[in-house]
Amino acid sequence: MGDEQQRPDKINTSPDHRGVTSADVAREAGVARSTVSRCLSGDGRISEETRQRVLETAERLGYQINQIARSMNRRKSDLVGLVTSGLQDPFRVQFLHHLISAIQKIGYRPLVIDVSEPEHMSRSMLHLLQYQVAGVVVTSGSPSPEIGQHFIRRNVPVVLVNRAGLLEGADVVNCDNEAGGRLAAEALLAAGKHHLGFLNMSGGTYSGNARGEAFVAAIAPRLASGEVRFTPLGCRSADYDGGFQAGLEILGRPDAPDGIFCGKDHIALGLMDAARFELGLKVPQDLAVVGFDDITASSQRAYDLTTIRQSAQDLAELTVSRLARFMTGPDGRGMKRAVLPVELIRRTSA
Amino acid sequence: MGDEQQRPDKINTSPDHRGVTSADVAREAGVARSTVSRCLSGDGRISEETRQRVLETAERLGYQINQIARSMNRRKSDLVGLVTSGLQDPFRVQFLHHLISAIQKIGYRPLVIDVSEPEHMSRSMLHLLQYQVAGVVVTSGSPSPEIGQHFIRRNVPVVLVNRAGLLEGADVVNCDNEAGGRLAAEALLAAGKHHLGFLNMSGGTYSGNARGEAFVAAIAPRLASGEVRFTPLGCRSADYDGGFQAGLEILGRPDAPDGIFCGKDHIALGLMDAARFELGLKVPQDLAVVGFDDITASSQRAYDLTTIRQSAQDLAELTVSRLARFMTGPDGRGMKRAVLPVELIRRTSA
DNA sequence: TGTAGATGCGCACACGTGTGCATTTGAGGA
DNA sequence: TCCTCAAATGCACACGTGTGCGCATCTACA
Repeated sequence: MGDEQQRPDKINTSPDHRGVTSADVAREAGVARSTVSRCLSGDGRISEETRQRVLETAERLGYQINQIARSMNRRKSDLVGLVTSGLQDPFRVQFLHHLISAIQKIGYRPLVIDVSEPEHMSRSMLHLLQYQVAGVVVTSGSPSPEIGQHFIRRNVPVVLVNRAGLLEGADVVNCDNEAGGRLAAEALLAAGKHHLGFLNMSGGTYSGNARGEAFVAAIAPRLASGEVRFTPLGCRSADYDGGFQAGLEILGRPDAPDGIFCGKDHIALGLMDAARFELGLKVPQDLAVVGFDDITASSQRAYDLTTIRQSAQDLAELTVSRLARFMTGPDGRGMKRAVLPVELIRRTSA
Repeated sequence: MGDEQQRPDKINTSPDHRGVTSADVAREAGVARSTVSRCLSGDGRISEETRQRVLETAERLGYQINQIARSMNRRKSDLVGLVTSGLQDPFRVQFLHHLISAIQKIGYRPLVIDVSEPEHMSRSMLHLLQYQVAGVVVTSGSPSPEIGQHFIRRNVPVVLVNRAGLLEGADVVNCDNEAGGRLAAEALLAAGKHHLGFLNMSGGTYSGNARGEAFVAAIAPRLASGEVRFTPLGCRSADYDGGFQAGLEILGRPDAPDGIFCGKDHIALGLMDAARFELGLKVPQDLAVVGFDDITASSQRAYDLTTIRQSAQDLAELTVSRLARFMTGPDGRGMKRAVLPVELIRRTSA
């Protein structure tokens, strides 16, 4: 007869808390379960008539594919791990927002891991492997080489964003810190300032250091000629409070800089507020300030900060395109470096 | 002999891109795979000697459990869906940050879904079901009752945060909008203002409307006595630009309010900047402003906004505790309503 | 020594999907 | 009518884990 293919022990009649499976659809449409699978995935040779009937049946029963089971079979899920921390950094949040959109757009789902404590970094990244992730984006922290090996062995692509990029086998996407530092220098020099400073978190991050070094390199000729002076500056945290505190200390000194480049916009905002409201300085007359990132607050009327813009959206799309190259295509990987252009946004703070 | 339990066809010797499975651990430790499973999950009666040997072997091989397979078996993953949108709203980001931490802390993982287009809401929420999520938190949009039924049927708990809470079977966690509206009214009245306004996005959200209504109710006695006046105000978007534009229009009129309560802090910041920098008004002398949320920017020196604080961390922990009640315990659910207290933060804008 | 109970462990099935291979069906030609 | 070829579809296994049930081993006691 041929209509006894399905064992009748799992009819799934009562509307209990199980989902509708492809077997239910198959039985209802009078075909084999494998035919349902082929209809949905699109490959295989199925007659148009059968395909229509199956799709209609699936729709009618409200069939939702079980991604867990599919991932099990494929030995690869459609999750992309996002390793991040410090959602207090508004640029990172903006980037994350676009990253999530971009990942969804190519049919994957973001699995966010927050690693606020650096010592949990390795453990958290290994956790991602437990979910058979298709790829990983690291926006915070520095994965150890040992961890990198695990991902290489499992053939899972990793993209580092605005990181040093020492990890073997991982792609790197950076904004153009060098151009940014140079543009900042030009802006401050054009404003006629002669005592420059670079303010960033003490110890510093990879990005911050790169920006500072490029800044110094750009003013080197004028330094050599004695035309301008340079003072390296430090703050305790890379946020508003860090900038504010640093401003109180630095700007209170008799011989304070009159033009400061900050490693991040938020630092610059704190610095500006300390200068204007606590020390009575005028911006940009007494103090010119340049930031980096162009977060939304920088364009607000109360700040109107001159800054180096890196587009969070472009950065996200670049990141995802790098990732997609490995996830969808054949395997292969490669320490490729992509650089995102930056742009000077002229406002009134410099 | 008894040492032929394992079919030798899947030895997994070469370090290819497969992970180490529990079968590998079992073979290496000389026990059955089920014994490994019992050792790791902790239940079952295993001799201390065997347990030690298995755990040590697992560690040595670098065994990582396959969560996909485990979820498959349990018919439930340890993912928690977070339905959100608009990561431009800083309070929501802050909340999300604490939410992710809290979810990780109880051993689950966040699966973030961004629903920027409301028309995709239903589809996106159904997508979550494909991942056998253990629970869902909705921080944006309003799920249709029909969608709610799907989750009830699948016995997946849903928590709505700062939403109307019309969804059958879903828990609701709100901040105390009523108390917030009342406190804002008291602050503006105490500042000696007589022409009050409530500024929020036109059309409004559930939370915004609740705040506005409570505000009006609180000033009702003075309205009745003619002591104060009230004007409802609207802006195009619930952000800085919306507040800024609305400020230009409203405050330019001859008979403008002198005390305005804003539905969100960001609106208040835009309003303040329009008043101070475009219209030359003094805050709080000419215009007193009160916001809602206490985002980090509000405490910055350039704004120093008087506002109603809702703790993002408390809200997140309350949300997760509600969720955990259903995820870990026996099933059962119930339209419970939790309210988070708010607090007036007095600064210089009112 | 025989029996009962307790303890430790292995067998085998289930979970829902994808896919290689075999089988069936239909059309067309000799 | 029989054979061939191709298209369509069903069978059965694999993926890695959890767990009910039964078997083996051991101890205690008559």
